[in-house]
Amino acid sequence: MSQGVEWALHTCLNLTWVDAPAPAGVLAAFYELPPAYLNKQLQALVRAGILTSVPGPRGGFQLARPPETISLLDIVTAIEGPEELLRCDQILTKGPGSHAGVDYRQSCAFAQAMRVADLAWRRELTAKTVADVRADVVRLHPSSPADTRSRIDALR
Amino acid sequence: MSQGVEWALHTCLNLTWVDAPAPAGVLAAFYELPPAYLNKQLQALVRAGILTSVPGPRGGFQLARPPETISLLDIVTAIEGPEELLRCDQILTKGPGSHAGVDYRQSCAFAQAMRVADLAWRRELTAKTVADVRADVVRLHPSSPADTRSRIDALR
DNA sequence: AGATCCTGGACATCTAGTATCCAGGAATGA
DNA sequence: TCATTCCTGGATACTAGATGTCCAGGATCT
Repeated sequence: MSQGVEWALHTCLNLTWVDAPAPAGVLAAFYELPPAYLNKQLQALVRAGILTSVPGPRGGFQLARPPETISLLDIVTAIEGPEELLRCDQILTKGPGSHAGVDYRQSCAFAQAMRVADLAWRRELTAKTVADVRADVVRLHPSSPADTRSRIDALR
Repeated sequence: MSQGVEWALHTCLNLTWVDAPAPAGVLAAFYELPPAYLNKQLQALVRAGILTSVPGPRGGFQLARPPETISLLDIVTAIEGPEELLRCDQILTKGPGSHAGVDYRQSCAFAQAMRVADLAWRRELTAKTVADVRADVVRLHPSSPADTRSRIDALR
């Protein structure tokens, strides 16, 4: 799974600590990431309705909605796309009794089993929101909110 | 996720219909797959203890154990390796308060959440065995056992 | 001995993820 | 109005991993 997901996850979390928009360069500097490339991931989050962007001075990115309404699956899907973990629908088109136009995701027993597992995975990621993770972080590292806020301000 | 998983899944299922070892070339011809490359995947299954290989004439690959004891996760892990779906433990080494040598998979709240989802996925794949899928196939396509057997014999 | 087939390494190719750069537009403040 | 800051989106290059091929060696069977 792509590295960009990890960046997007942590960046969304960082955005929960601040109120003003944060430029992509600041968010990248926080973890020493390549700014232009992180920017591309943030654009995907904007297209997905997770972030909003503000151009101009004092502009940047901010959360588009409350962290309680942003699930981890929202972020994963925004970066990785909606495809399933394992795509198992091609090989049977070459097997015996194959017919063009049939949806092999329906007739392949493996595809169905993999989809069950896929849905279990998505169910967990849907149940966990950015707000949940933020609460976990506060529990583990109580100084995190203030630390992150001041570090982002220092990078502006 | 790699295409080889799909090949391995279907090939293991095919091997449940026959008793004698089947050469890699025959198993590849069944789905019109590149023989040399499928062979590499089968070698991985052998190393994982899922298949056994027999050299020489009348040789080939066969299941190493009853299909009831082979889970879909066994096959996925043999091809893809044991890594988690999302590896989220690198970025925090660059963040504030980072220390070398610390296991960030323990301290990163996202890594923990992703692991929960990962385990849910693996739980489903562990619960489903090759024998289960074979039963599903028989239910959907009752002629499948005889069809597959005769087609493999025709390719020998 | 000869044929069949697995083993494992070396090698080539192709794709997707990673990363950079730049021209254009929008917002801010002087 | 003008300069500055910052997002947007396209073009481009690089890289790692997946995909695919080939071959020499060893094991097994007839």
